[in-house]
Amino acid sequence: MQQNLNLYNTLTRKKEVFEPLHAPFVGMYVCGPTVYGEAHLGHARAYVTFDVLYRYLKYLKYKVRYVRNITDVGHLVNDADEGEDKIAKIAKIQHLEPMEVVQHFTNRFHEDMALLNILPPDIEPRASGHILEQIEMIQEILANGFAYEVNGSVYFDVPAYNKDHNYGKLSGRIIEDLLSNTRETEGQHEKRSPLDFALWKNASPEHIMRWPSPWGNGFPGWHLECSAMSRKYLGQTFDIHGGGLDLMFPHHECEIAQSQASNSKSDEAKYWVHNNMITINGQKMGKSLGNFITLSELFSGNKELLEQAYTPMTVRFFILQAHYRSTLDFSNEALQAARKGYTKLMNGLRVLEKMQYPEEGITPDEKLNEELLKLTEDCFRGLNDDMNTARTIASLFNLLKKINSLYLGQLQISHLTRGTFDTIRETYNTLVLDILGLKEEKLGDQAEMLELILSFYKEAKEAKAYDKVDAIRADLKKQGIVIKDLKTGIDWAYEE
RNA sequence: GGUAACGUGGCCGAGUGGCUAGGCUCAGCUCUGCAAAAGCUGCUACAGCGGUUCGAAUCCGCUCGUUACCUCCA
Repeated sequence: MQQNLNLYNTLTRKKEVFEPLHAPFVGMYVCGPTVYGEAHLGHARAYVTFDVLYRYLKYLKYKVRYVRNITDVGHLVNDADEGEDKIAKIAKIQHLEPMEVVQHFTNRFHEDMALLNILPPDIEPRASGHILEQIEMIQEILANGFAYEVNGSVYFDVPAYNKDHNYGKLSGRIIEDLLSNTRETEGQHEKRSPLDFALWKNASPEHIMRWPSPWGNGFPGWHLECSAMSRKYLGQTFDIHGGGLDLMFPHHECEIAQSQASNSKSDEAKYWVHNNMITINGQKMGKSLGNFITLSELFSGNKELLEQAYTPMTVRFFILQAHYRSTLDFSNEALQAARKGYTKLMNGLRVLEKMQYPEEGITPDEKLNEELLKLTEDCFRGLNDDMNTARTIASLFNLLKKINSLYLGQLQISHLTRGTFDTIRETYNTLVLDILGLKEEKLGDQAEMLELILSFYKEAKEAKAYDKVDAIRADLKKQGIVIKDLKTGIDWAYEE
């Protein structure tokens, strides 16, 4: 089996074989949400993407430390330097403490993530809890000559940095181009260059969120928290830094600059991984465009754009059916199709559970075994090729066809070796449940009751009491269960 | 304006030089009391034009179209 994981590295613009810096340990940092609003479909895509990577790395037996932050300070509403703090703004409107806003949306975020079966990170640091580390990093950058203080604020000196370093190496920007295209924004009078960004901002009297620092009372710049916290928990250089494509510039570019300019002197991460955006009617979904769909709207169907509610697993499957570096277009049709595909995959789990390897009469068919084993390998091939979950799912469907054929007796289980049979079952279960992170959404402990109903159904069927048969079918259908009359007996499946 | 990316069949969405993507939809068949489920079969593709090549959806050029980033965003 091809067991080399290849990842596309934004920093080198190539797919590279993943090799940890200090195997078997892997450090992964993903930019978390700014908790000033409900999580939306775009958040789901980012965190599902890195959840699969996290799960897969663990499956590959790496000891992973996954850090995903909560941004609760420093993220400003407008142009990087003069805007209002996003959280403070909501707090003011709702007459709440900023930390109440933070706590509320952090809780909501966790709820949504749990519904999507996204594993919690190993460490979830908050920016406001790491002011000291951020101040320390600023002091290093100042001491190294890549920052300057003005009126209680500290700015990163991009031109000075760019003399010996390459500001723009991640996003492919050229500093001259950036300079010629910079917009005039307020507050630039303090900055020597429009490209400079804030490391520390002096807090105006009405600014509520403030901390003491060597430069007076203020608050840290947005880009700094990720550099400071990733260094604290993962070291100066770690393996994977992830986030949405929209964070590549300026956020991640600034992170690299900060880490290079501090005593870390590194690009932070060896592999920079970016997921693409969700679009709606071909246009990017985003806060600034106001066309985003929150997860709770999606789960409740409570929005004009939505024809119906979609379950968390439908959403997860929808996301996984595209490659993470492609844009993914939202539509009701696509979600509905995802629902059916997801259900089909779930029914496969149940079929596998029911199948048993026969005790005797084994007559292995070499060609068939080979064919089926190849199908199981294909499933991993997609994953290893830059986490192509779309290909993995396609391969799983190919495998599922064979599983269903075996179940129906169109293919004979006795023609498989024990090893092939076990490999099929293990591959399917592991990929669907553990790595893709899909799970059954219905039933649970009602399975026994269902068995009872099915036994009544069988009796009625044998007595040719078709009225009763149809009635049972109709009732179960209301519960999203369809009855299957097989030659070998009676079974059920989720309605697709 | 600068810099990138993309354009695949009714819809979504993989695929980067020759080998079936896959899902959904639609039609037919098998099975069935009738269905459903499942299996099998079929259907309409690679924006356009030109080039490289024995051979291109895949490489190159041009044209058209769409989008993203350059300002907060996953």
